[in-house]
Amino acid sequence: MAKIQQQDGTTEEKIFNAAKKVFIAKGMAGARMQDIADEAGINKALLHYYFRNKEKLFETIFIEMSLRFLPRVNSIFESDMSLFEKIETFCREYISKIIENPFIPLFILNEINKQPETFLKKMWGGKKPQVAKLVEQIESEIKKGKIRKLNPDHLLMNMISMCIFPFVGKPLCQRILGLNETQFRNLMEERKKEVPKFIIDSISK
Amino acid sequence: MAKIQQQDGTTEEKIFNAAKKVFIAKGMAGARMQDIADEAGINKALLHYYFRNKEKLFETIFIEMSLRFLPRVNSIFESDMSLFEKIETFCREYISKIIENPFIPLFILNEINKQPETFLKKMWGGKKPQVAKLVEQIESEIKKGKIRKLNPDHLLMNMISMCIFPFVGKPLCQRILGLNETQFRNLMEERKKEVPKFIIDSISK
DNA sequence: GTCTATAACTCGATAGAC
DNA sequence: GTCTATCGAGTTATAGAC
Repeated sequence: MAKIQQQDGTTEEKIFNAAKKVFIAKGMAGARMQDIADEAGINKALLHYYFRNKEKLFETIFIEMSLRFLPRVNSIFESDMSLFEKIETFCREYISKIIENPFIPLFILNEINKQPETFLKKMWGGKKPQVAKLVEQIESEIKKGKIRKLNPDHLLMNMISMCIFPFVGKPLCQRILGLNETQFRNLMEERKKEVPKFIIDSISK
Repeated sequence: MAKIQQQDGTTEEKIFNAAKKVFIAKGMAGARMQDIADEAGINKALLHYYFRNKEKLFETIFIEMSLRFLPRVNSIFESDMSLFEKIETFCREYISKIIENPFIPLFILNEINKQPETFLKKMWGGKKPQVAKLVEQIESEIKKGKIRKLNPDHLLMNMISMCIFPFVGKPLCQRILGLNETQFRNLMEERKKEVPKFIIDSISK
């Protein structure tokens, strides 16, 4: 049952990729060093040679994943695009990224919840997403009468929720809506355009 | 650091409540029988006396939580309310329920993802939420020209996402939006009305 | 760098006194 | 029913040969 994968690349890369896979599937507590060694097709002792212990290995993986899921967000939110362009760009790019890595959001959210103080500092290297400019932009559009009055916090929360949740709750969504893998995948592709449309239809006057 | 709580009720209830707390905080794999015993203020051996082993104890907790989060959904979706009433009722009741138990959704989603086959059958006692009637209703409203054309799957997904995600991603949302506990709590209260409004504004013609 | 063997330790589970 | 003591399996981590 356990697939032993002989991967390409250096031993360190093999370990890294194997660890990523196993940690995502089982979480920090559920993952076993033996599982990771098997997945990488190497010996358990080598894990300790390259990464001193389980915690260090996990931290390396966790930080890499966090970084991969954020930098682009800031560049969108702080750019000179119009509000609607930002909404469209964010949804399209973020959903695309998650389609490629569908299990990372739940993994990150879960580990953050178990170690809030530790991880919130580590991820993003201490920087957090800059939403101030986007919030100003929303308030400005409201004053200009382009969009209806609403709390920017709700707008942001709604956007993030609709982009991320279907993946975090994938098994549940599939079961409730009766979708097989292909149907789910197609629906997620559609959401790149459907979610921004849904938002803009709601806030436009 | 470890709070030993002397709870009220029978020993079985003490164990049940302690286990709920510890499993929610650490998950099945991360929880220790010793943690649960400490939390309940009793001895480890007693856990095995009342619940045969860790797995049985976990299953009991998991099923109880799943059941608490679903039955009312069916009764809303299958009722004779209008579409807009159903949307308003679902959001209001579901968000209220999660405010009272903010950590349960992440707990359930996480364990389902680690054991999809096992748990999807157990929760809801084999029954799944009945959305057929709601979907028909949406399609009917589209034909009547009351709401704009859209895929009912997206509408349902959006609604569920906006109700659940802010809690699943609470630490993240708080950090991004810069909210303390009180502010977060107030925002969630607002969402009981804001989310249905956001949806209805989007789909109304 | 990579392996085998094993030490050191954690944790679920049981035995048996009260 | 509840406790103390302990076993035994499974895991992380290390020692040491190659």
